[in-house]
Amino acid sequence: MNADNTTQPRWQRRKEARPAEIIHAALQLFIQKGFAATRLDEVAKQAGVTKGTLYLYFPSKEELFKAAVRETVVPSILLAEKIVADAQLSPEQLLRCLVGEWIRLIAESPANGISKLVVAEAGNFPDLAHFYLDEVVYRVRKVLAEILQRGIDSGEFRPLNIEFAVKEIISPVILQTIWNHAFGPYRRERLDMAAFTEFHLDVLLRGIRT
Amino acid sequence: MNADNTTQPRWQRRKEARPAEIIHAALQLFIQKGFAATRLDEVAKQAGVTKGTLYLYFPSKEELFKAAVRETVVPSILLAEKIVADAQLSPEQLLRCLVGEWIRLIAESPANGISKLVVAEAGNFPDLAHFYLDEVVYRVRKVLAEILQRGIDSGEFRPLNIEFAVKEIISPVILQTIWNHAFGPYRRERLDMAAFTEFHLDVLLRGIRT
DNA sequence: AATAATTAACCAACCAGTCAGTTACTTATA
DNA sequence: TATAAGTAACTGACTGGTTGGTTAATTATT
Repeated sequence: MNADNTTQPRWQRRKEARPAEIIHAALQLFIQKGFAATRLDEVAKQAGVTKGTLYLYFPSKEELFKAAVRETVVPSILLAEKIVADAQLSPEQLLRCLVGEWIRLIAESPANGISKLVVAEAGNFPDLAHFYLDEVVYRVRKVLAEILQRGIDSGEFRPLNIEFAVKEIISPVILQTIWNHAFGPYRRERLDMAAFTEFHLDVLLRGIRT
Repeated sequence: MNADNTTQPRWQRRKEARPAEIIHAALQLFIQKGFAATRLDEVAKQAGVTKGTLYLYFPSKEELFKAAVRETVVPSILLAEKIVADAQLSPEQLLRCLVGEWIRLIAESPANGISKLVVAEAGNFPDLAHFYLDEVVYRVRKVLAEILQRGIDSGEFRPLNIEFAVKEIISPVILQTIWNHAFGPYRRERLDMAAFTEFHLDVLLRGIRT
């Protein structure tokens, strides 16, 4: 029947690779369209399998969704904690480094769109919201609060409400990644994230230095 | 059949009031659950009608969605423009007033959750995204850019990249309202928005003054 | 009585989840 | 080495429940 004798099999058994590929495809579509609007047939197609295969690896659409968020988010947060733990830098240098690296490494990775996704779906998935708060939000805040406290203690920064200051640091970065995902496709030119980060740190540091 | 002779009719004809009531109910659910996850039966129930009635006033679920966003967003944006046009204040006072009023009036209104909603659904509704960009985002930016330019010209603010500075102003406010909607139900105590605004303006103005 | 608003039953399409069957791959046997 | 028997990854057609949208009947109003 098949004239090509070097023909590939119609599919291959790749038990180890499937979950990551499925998660990758799923995350992309969940970010793009949201949970409810994403069709599992489409996820399967993009992952190069059929819908039945999805259910060999994930028990339900909801579990696939949660797994995708969890698996993608954890490496990013570990990175941030590592940067702070490793580097022997002043608080100001640490902030510059963290926010700068963050932009480059996290904001450009597949984890990029997760803020938008989680914010949009938190209302429908209480346990996901709790997971994200505990494992991402609070851990990032803790890292930044630590840096700020050091700066205040050493006299580099003036006394600040740390909770507010943390929000001040991350808000422009987070919101910009969210916006890139939401409106990026509808605008001609994308914002220069590196330049914007530079600007943000400049204004921010002027505002919090003694 | 009905033993109560003072009984009300089972329903009343209220052609004028229905659309606003339906939009109110719809918006609340769309913000809470997203477009796809919101059931029209539920919208109808919350609006005190049945599903069929929805289709007397809106031709489809999608048109109801767009109408809800449009009707709710326009008054808010008009308010911001009015504040700036009316007041005879210094750029710094204007910023304080605008951001402060904004928090109080807009962030506490039903328009509150629309940022989150639009961001989440922009990918599924290109024309809504364009509408929001044109009628909200760009108009708000224009107002703020105007204030900043005045401040720079008068020497109160140092020379700034205005596009970036606008983002710097609005990011913490917008992101906080988005977060209140997404995670508010899962946290014990809500953030004191007034105090946070105060803090934000303080840091910001220190950062951009000459 | 005539009309217009609203209801409630209805339909058709869609989609998450299932499962019987198929196919790639592995291991045992000659 | 060749081949048969066995295993499990994978497929794809199917289904049962759900829901956007329609319409014939009902009820309020003029």
